[in-house]
Amino acid sequence: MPVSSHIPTPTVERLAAYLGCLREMRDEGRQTVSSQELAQRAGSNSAQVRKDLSHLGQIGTPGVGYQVSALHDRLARALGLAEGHKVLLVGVGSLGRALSLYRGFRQEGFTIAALFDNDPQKIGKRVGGLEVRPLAELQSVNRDLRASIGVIAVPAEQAQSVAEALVAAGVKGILNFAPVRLRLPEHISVRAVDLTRELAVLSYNLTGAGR
Amino acid sequence: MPVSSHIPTPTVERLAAYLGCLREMRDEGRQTVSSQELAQRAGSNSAQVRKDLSHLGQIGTPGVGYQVSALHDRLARALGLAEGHKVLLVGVGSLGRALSLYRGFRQEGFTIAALFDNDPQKIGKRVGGLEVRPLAELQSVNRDLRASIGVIAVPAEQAQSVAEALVAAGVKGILNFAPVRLRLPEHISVRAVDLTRELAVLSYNLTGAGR
DNA sequence: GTATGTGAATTTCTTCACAGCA
DNA sequence: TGCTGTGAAGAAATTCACATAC
Repeated sequence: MPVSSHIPTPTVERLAAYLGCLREMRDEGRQTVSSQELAQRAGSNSAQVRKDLSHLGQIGTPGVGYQVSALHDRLARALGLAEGHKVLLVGVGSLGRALSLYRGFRQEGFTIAALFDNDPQKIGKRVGGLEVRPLAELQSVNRDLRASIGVIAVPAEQAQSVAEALVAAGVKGILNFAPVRLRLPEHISVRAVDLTRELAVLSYNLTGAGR
Repeated sequence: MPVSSHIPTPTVERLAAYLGCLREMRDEGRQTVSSQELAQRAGSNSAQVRKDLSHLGQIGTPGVGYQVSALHDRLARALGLAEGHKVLLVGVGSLGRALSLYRGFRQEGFTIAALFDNDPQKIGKRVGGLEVRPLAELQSVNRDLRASIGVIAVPAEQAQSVAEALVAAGVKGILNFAPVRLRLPEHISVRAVDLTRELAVLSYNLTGAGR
């Protein structure tokens, strides 16, 4: 019913999963899919799928299901993935290099537009077709690029200052791989990928206390 | 009150964050900390911190706070991090290499015990002091090692079969970096790090619909 | 008959607010 | 006075179950 107002984050996360499944199915030539089958592929349940999709308005056909291709496009649009986003990647260590080679970025409509590092050894080198630039140029480079997303792949100690530099350069969303909590203005959206957290959860589950 | 029964996953995730903050504070020589200050560092709130810590039993001192070092150790024990875990890393592409160099593993008590790949070009090479072994040896190698955690850093197409091989080798927890949903027995604990999901959430938040 | 969309019920998670202890 | 631990209240997310549409 709330056709396009706020969608809760857990739902958005699942919508991203559905999008991936739908791409696969479309590439397999599937025409329609039921909430049940989509749920199975994405590791959810049919009621959840229908609830999630209801945030986009009425879009399925009772007795039939959803049009795979149409639903895919509708989802991509709702998630803001349709137009594509430019990304600034800061930190060209081993993780940064791995990220710059990751094809998932392109597949989802993200383009890495520039690489930054402050190691003189790395500046000027080319990684994945892009020249590594000094961190000091972040702001000036992005005056032209107008990238909206920054990815932080630097050591923990530098993460906060890099984050602030990204915000100063006009970035509105940040994906942070450094294991620190960033303190940033409210209006900046931050997602943290923290191996420490993931490993701790696995470890806890192995103790047997988690059922 | 539930001194050591099941701790919900959102709580476990935050406990991991507190643990990191406590390590910092201990290294800074801090003796005690209040729920308020811990909350501030970890990006939570004081009531949440107290509720979370209450899962470990009574452990603080009213009017004073918590003993930094004691709480750190108590947390590490509760999360099962105290004894350390051996980890099998499968996939020595750029991401796998980055992971094998990541010092966060060691810091949390995880030891990468073996590397696997099925690319003949990579087998036999040394990465971070470990020889890359063929995937086929997974089971036999782990008969001795008895590692309980597997990390999957292979392309999406191979992730499911690698996951099954890891389970067959006796692994009980899996950290999956491939953008696919793994179908595994109930008793195996899986955490997925999915860039696609993270980017989609950022993208959605940039649309302005998310407040 | 089959599968959607959605209010209602349920479960889970978070925040409040305060009694009790140092 | 200062801060913990925790029941109670509140908010959020998930699941149920069914009216409705094909």
